[in-house]
Amino acid sequence: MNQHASHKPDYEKELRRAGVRITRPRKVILRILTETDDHPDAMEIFQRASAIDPSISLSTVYRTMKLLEEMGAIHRHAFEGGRARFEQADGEHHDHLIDIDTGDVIEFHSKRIEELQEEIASALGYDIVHHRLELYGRKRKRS
Amino acid sequence: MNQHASHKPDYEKELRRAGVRITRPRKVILRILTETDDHPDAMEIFQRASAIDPSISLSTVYRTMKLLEEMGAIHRHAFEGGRARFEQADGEHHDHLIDIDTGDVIEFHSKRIEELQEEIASALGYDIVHHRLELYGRKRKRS
DNA sequence: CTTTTTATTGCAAACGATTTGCAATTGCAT
DNA sequence: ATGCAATTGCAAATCGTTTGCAATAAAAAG
Repeated sequence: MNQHASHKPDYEKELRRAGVRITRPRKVILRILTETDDHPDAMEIFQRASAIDPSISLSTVYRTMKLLEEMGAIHRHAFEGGRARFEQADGEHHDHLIDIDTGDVIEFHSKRIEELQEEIASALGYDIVHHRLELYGRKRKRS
Repeated sequence: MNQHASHKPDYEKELRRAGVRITRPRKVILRILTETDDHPDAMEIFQRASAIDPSISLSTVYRTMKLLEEMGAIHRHAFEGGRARFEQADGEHHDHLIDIDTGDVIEFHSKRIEELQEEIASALGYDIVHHRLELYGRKRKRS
């Protein structure tokens, strides 16, 4: 249901091409990102990184996330509730269903909804630059 | 398509019923809200209020917005870009198209999209508690 | 492999939006 | 009018995130 056969992106190569240095902290953070398939926030990444190398600072996590975001390697999501959450930018576009009890994120995509969005914007005289569709829900109890 | 003939809500009556005092600052803020048909943020409300009564504080604006939100009289939206924006909660549910150049907000509603959202959540085993659909766009140039 | 250059780091302080503690004020019921 | 709890303004605190700066460490040069 969620094992994405995503050809794990070679962040290091991308970074090198972007002309930035492959430092120890960055290596650790990149490793965490490639090994992760949830949507961690900066603090979670920081904690996972600290477990590997306690000298890594939260600032560096933020700086690295910003860097990767600008390179287009990751996406930043401002779901409800404080912290921004990140995900690898490998796959195609999708929207999110957030479990309001656990914070779990499920990705989904609806071509039909996207079409309808386009129609609506168009009817209002607009071109969509980007959009945000988030469903906040609770796991159904009885089937 | 979107001209809401909103029967302007009597906030004062609602507040009184909720057992809170009708103070001078609150009167001013309520007046601003009823006279407004855009989606102002706290700072804008504060500035408009200051023009009427310079002694009103930003804290009071925030406190009043929170109060009204808890009463269900207004909705708070966390669109992109810092500040939360508010709108009267009179009409029926709608989503938003935000003009990324001007910040203008256009309300729209699509029964079809809502149905599709339900289908998706349902297929994933979830009940939707609430959702967020925001289109960020730019006014189309050539018709 | 040492030196040089310059990006990157950790830290603490700054940030912007919002909330809060507190003492002074004010609605409003008596 | 009187009394008291609700409300205010202010300043300080909060939370997530960003930033200035001096110290450090990649990678380039020799």
